[in-house]
Amino acid sequence: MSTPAYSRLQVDERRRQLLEAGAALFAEHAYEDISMRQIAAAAGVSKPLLYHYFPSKPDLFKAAFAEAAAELESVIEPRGEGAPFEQLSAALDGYLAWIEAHAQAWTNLMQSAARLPEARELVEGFRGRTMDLVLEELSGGEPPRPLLRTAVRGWLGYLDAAILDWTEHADIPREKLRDLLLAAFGAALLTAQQGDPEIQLKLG
Amino acid sequence: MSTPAYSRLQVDERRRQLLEAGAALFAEHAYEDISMRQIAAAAGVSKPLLYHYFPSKPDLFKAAFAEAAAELESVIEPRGEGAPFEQLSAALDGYLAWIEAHAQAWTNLMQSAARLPEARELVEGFRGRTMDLVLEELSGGEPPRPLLRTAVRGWLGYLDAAILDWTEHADIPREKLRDLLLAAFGAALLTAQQGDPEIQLKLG
DNA sequence: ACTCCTATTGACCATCGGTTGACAAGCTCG
DNA sequence: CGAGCTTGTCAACCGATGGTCAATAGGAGT
Repeated sequence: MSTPAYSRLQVDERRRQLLEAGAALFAEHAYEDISMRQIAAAAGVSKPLLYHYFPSKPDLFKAAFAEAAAELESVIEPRGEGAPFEQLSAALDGYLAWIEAHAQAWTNLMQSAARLPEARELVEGFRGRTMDLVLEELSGGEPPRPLLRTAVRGWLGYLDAAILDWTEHADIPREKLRDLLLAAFGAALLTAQQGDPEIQLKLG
Repeated sequence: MSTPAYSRLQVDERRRQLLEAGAALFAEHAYEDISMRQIAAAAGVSKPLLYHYFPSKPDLFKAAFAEAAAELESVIEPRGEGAPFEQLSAALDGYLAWIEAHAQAWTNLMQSAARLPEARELVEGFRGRTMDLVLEELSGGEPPRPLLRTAVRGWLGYLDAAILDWTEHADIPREKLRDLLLAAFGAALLTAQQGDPEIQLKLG
């Protein structure tokens, strides 16, 4: 006699649906410009239900980006083949390709990163692992010389800024940008060594 | 017979007091962690009065940082004496000294910058003027080659990241860091030129 | 057809930024 | 002394936010 007031789904289905609704909105708008009410409404569901599946807004955000983050991380992962420089080149290629494909989401993530602890965690965790990877490769176990650490950290900042500029202007082919980033990496190491001769570089 | 229920101040005095209360709190905490109610309370004043002097929270924020921003900007301003490299060196020195003295406030500003349009305006305006200054010096009027523009933008990212690392670890003398940043600047230009031979560098 | 579990909801809370209007206290000038 | 302008308080309100809770209704199992 009456159409059901709502449809009842399996837990996994519903969770997945809410996750995707959240991911879609978070990818398009800044974190604080999206309210939990909006997400719930977009999924055609009440707010308490959304909270039932994701206990807080940061939780939802985290979950929504977890897959993408894992995907991106796997793209960066060194394959273990070829010279270190080749590996870096390949990783950068993957990184840039991923960003080119998810430009909007990437921009919003970077934008949300500064304020939201969860996003910060994501971005800084990623950055931290990248730094460890690079410094490990360069210093081989020993704690890195401060100037080298700062230079590598600086280069990562160079990365983000240059990539942001690239996505904004879109007037440089990807390979060209990759080469610039690679060259900048080498240059960053050299300038660090120039300031602290004790730094030993294990790659040409 | 009774102590006055409140003290009555001149408009300028009151404004100044509220401004300083706001600046103090904004320098210590993140923007969104401070409410207008708290600021009013900290100044020993009612919320409507605070709104009477500053019509919105962003307005107060903007006003609170306007002086500091102007001060910082004047420190950066090229003095017009000496070789460009010397000027850059002096500007970096001033920049680093300022940050060393206002570390906490600087960190919070950078952190607030991502979300709050007014803070973004401040930071990006500053960055934009710096870029224009540098690119003007380098390209002399003509629109800059994309690769050069990206490299300079990247270097500014290097700046921020390296300085952040520096304030976190505090294990590098200021002059050493300045030299690293200077060297990185030169290197950034060279790598850009290496990727686009049409780039002409007007400084050695 | 009935039970029962749980997926789902409407109503609620405190707090936020911001506004309104009425009224009190202080200063100045006649 | 008293009028009137300025500077301030207070309490209540708005629409929004993130988050919570008890009650309800969908639908599978019997």
